[in-house]
Amino acid sequence: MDPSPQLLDRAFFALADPTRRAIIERLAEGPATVGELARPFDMSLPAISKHLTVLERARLIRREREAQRRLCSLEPEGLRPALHWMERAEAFWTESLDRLTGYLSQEQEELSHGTGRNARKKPKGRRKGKV
Amino acid sequence: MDPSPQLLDRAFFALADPTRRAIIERLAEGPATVGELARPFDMSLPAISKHLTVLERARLIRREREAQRRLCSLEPEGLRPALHWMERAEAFWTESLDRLTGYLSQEQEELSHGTGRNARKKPKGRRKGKV
DNA sequence: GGTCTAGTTAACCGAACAGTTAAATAGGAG
DNA sequence: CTCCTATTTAACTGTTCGGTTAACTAGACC
Repeated sequence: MDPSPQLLDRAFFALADPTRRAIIERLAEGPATVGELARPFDMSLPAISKHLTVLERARLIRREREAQRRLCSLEPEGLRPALHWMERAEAFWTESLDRLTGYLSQEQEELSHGTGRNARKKPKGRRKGKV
Repeated sequence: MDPSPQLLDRAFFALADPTRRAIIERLAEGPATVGELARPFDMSLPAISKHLTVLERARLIRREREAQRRLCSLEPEGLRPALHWMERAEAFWTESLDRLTGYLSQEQEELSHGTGRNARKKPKGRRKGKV
């Protein structure tokens, strides 16, 4: 079900660079050649080519020959794995935050009651649940 | 509106590591100390501490002193910027893919109708590359 | 053939990363 | 105060990253 974690690594890694994100945004407007993609950036062609390789290995884009050019386009399902991970995480996140909120407001109450620093006497419910 | 791109860089970068993702997943079950977070990993404590620093600089988690321990918890809005970027990208993505699909089927139709209006160079050379 | 265009590969470099061990720090407990 | 626990900081190391320039490859065009 979960794709190979490496793919997730690569996808997130690929997205961690502003140039690569810009390339993706540009590609969302439609396929483009390497040269077209490179133009807006103040960077050598080989540098762009490397970025494309990173995106390609992350399965976010595809490059195919067309005459002497190479046409780059988004890989249809490319974003899915990463997006899926994030959405799942976000669900847990919110859930966790809800739990935490109860806990925080309790602490805040204690703080505003003038217990100075640390006042951390919350029942340390060490939950061990596995999901 | 868009958060500083650096934050996006850091968030995606932080998520690009399986250890860090695992830490986040674990943290989604509730706050934990550094030691607790470290236990499941076959890695030194300082290494985990560094990962936590990365997550913290990406605003994905928070660390706060509690006696001599440090309690780590998810940062409430942490995932938002990255998630938002991805969702926006995904929208364009699909849109782009739709356009592309339409274009392709249109071309195919024209081909089968034999109308010479396809200003396209030539059909794809069946390239035998690796996939 | 030669040349022009489009892009990649190779070799290199400094900076950042991911891990290590050893020492330092902060606070609780005896 | 001393010791113990929890964690960070420091210093070091090998690897990867992101960029460069120079050389190579692939195909179009004359």
